[in-house]
Amino acid sequence: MALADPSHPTCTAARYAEGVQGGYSPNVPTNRKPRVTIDQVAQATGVSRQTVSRAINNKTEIDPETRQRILDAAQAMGYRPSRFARGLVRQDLITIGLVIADVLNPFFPEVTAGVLEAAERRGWQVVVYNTGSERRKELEVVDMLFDQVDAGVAFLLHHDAIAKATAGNLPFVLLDKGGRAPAVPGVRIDFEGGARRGLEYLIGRGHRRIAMLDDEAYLSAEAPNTRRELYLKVMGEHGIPVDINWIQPAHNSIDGGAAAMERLLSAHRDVTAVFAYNDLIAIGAQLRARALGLRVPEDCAFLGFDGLSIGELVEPPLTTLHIDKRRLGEIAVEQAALLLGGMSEDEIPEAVIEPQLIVRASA
Amino acid sequence: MALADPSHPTCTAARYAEGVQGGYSPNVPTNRKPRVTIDQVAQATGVSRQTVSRAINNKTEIDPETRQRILDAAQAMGYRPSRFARGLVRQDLITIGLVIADVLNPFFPEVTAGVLEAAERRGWQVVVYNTGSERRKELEVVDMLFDQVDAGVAFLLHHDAIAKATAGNLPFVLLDKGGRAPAVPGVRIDFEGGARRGLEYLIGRGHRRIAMLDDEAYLSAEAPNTRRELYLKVMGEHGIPVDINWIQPAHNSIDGGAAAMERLLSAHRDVTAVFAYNDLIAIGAQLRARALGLRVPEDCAFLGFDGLSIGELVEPPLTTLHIDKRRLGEIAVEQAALLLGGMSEDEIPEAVIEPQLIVRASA
DNA sequence: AATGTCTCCGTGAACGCTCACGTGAGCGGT
DNA sequence: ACCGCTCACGTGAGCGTTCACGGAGACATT
Repeated sequence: MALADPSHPTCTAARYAEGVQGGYSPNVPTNRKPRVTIDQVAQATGVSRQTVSRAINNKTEIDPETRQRILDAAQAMGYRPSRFARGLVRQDLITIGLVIADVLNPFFPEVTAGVLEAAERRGWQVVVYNTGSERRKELEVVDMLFDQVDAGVAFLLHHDAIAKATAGNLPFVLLDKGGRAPAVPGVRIDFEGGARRGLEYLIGRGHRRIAMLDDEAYLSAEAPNTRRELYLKVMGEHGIPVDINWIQPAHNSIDGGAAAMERLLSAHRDVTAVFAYNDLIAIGAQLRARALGLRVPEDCAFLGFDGLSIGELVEPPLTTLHIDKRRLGEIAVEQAALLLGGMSEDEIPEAVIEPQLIVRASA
Repeated sequence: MALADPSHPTCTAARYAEGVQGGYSPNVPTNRKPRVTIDQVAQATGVSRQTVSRAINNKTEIDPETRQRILDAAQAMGYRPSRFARGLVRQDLITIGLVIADVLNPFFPEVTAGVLEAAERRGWQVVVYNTGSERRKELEVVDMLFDQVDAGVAFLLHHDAIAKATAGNLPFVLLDKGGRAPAVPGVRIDFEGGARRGLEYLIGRGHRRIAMLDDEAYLSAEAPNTRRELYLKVMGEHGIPVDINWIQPAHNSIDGGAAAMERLLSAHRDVTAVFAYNDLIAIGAQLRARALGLRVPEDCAFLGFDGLSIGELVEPPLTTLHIDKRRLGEIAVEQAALLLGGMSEDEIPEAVIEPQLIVRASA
């Protein structure tokens, strides 16, 4: 039940080089051997830099025999061209930074897959950063980004991190810009449409006492919490009274969903449906509800958000609002490409991902 | 059921900037604006490079007023220091390459989490590459690695890719070196111990007709398939006759496991337990078995390998051999650090990860 | 008035590579 | 003997920074 929980209780004893463990000095750079340069190889083989360069880069205008001699020497001397020196002269090596909240949350690997694929098509490198949605980390990572990459594709929660990221001169694209940053290029996920479709589905099935399990991370962030507001809005539009205690904050994980569900049930056993912030929370909640003896969906229905594949594994399979996460990543890279190509931020076309209701069996 | 399957059937209609879609020219570099250099900023503000450098890098020996003036100008001009020029002069920026088979397979995000964390502790960057276990891609990625990073941490299946990777002068660490490359630094996962523990557990519970669902990727790779061999070995040691058709190749995914299980059942309905190559395959197999009316574990027991968190979601929760994947990633980075520190390959201490049997309910 | 000490700023060199040239040797054709 | 061409290789410059200096001016000290 610890899908997003790193400290898995059952994972123990990885024995690693018993006793020698201490041999790993955490941060001492030790005796870094100085770089072997192209000139050294040239000198050792009695040719010029340029000839070595030709050998290394598999170019023409070089005697095959000489090439082999140089290659052998380079290999023996431990020579490897410096990517910095190379990058300095050839301007076509592009690296983008992908900033995500948590690799362990299955949402992000899917986005990453899209980004990786789109980047590979262009021959770009992708460096990945994890923030854990912590404000401090987000700010830190944004700083790194400016130094290390040519463009940023990021999932950022905290508005000051977003502000910092977009203030600089770095081409920057937001994954899920969620209404909060209209001027910034990025992809918008239409939560409004999604939440509306989902809730109206529940309401249409006769549900009135619909609880909401919200992501607690949004409480600390100063971002507008659209999913929660939308819940209140849609419920209001249908004239359904909402008990404010139906809304429970949950940690963004399966365990978090379970805990929140337990809190909810202890106070409001009478809810007939749960609308969760995302699938992870929904799954945890549903699992816990079943463990506590509730039948799903008869006693309580569950509706998730994100459309994670793992929603198909639980019993009953989770009904959810599916987001095409892979496409999300791809579009973000496409936008980054436009930015890199010289397009100004406000010329970037609007990108919207529309969540689709997938009715499985939990609601 | 498509956890490792990118083309999710239910994911449709992501409308993106209707009609404008064509605006994204796939690979045309368009009019890339030339880089603004430090000298241009210097000239524009009437100071020298060095003073601009001081302003940008927040150093002393500069009038606060001048600094602000420069900073403003730099911002306005769209100046951003070149990471290449910087890296060339300061030798302390390290980037490692992480090569994995498939981000969508939950095994790898966990490894990635460990790598990311360990790298961050050292202030290293991590660029991620996906191979899909394809030979062509693996070879391609290894080539990239040489150009782009200071050290490689990789999961490689094909022995020629491994050979290529270790032949060069790049510090290189194998995630799961699985016996096949004794000289290469890397982490060994003790499959023998794990498989033995798992199989003996099954045998101890009275199972005799134990099938094996193997990863088909190993059939094309020329790597020794240890899990399969171990299965034969351990069964042999216990004097249990094995029908060779009990071994079914499966695509490394939930769907693959399901399909393989169906094939297995059509030929050998009498098996009482299934030992899967990994959890993904085990989950798919178990799901399909239940869908076909079998009771788990009464009619057929299931044993996985990897200890994925999602194994806890299925019904009944999957019994498995848990691998501490996060630690795996961490150790690999530690080894890379040693290599980078100048330690020779054969001085790297042996690293072994010991799979732990987690008995849940499927076996 | 001469000397010392700050503070602020500039200059040359170096980092390791590739690109656009230049060069000399060898060879065939006229 | 001359020209022209090809092949193999070398030279100078430049990519955009930072580092180790050096130096001018302001101000206080002797």
